[in-house]
Amino acid sequence: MLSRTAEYALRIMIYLTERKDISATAEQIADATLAPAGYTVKVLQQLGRAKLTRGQRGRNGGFVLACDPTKVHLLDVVEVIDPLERITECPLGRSEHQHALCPLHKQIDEAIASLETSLSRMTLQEVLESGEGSTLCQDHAQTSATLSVKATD
Amino acid sequence: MLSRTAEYALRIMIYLTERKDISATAEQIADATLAPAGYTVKVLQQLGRAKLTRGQRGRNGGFVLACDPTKVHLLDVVEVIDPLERITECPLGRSEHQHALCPLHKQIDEAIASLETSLSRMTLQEVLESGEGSTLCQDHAQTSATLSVKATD
DNA sequence: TGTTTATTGGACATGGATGTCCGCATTAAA
DNA sequence: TTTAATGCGGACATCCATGTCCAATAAACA
Repeated sequence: MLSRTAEYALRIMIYLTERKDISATAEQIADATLAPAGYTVKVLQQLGRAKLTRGQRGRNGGFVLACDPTKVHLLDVVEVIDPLERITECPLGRSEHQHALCPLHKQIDEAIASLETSLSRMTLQEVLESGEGSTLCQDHAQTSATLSVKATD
Repeated sequence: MLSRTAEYALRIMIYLTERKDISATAEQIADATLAPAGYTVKVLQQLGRAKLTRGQRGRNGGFVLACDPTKVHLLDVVEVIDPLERITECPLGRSEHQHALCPLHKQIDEAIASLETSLSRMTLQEVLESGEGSTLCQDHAQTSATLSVKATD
């Protein structure tokens, strides 16, 4: 449904939200999200160009969240990767339908709209908090432990 | 959002519903749906294997609807082309989450669910009737004229 | 300043969705 | 029975999403 890349992007954003301001290297992110290491970098670059993440080069570099996770919804992340375009004009190009979609495309457009609505329902922060101790399919305690280790080494 | 192939499939099904039991050749269908002629045949074959359409070889052959358009929903057509799979288990494969999805994937799954719900809302027949004289982005009168010409030649 | 660690960006590789082509099978009409 | 019209199925072509690799750049540290 969502492209694989969009899935990766969502995992990355949730993971970075989880880490607050503690930066993570591309490799750490790839490990945590189970995404191909090289490809993770590409996704991070797309997210970076959209100002959702920020990369820091050199030693102790890495990536951090560059947006307010209480403001950014899942949809915002998905739109960066593959913009799901509403149908605004007749895809069959009939001139007599410039102002009203045919019934089929009206239905398809409403389906897209309901997907958008659903993905707009929660922000990154809300998703995280709805976890009740588990995020990204990981046990929270284990995640915290990992975080403190990573943060101090 | 939907794959292009699924779009074609929906157009084809609506077009065949419109024609009731009057068969249409692959070429006619391709013209009406503005899909590549060769590829239309491929889509029709997929629909045929799913028993939604039936092909008749030889002279005066063509395709007709092989299902009850008052029973088949848009979702049924889409599922034939690209099954939109609900998320039933943790995509990250964490053993501790065999029984509950992590919050991110719960949200993604709900988004897929709302798409399904939306596409299940109308049958082929209902889409056609909601047209009020216009279907597939074509004027109905024009379509009828085309139909009678095609049916008598 | 030199070395190490990281991101950045571009080139290249792979796989699957999309689209084309052609020979074969089937049916109806001449 | 021959011919034309049509769908069927497989092989091939093309394009884009996905994924890999490498040189360049930047920052930190010794």
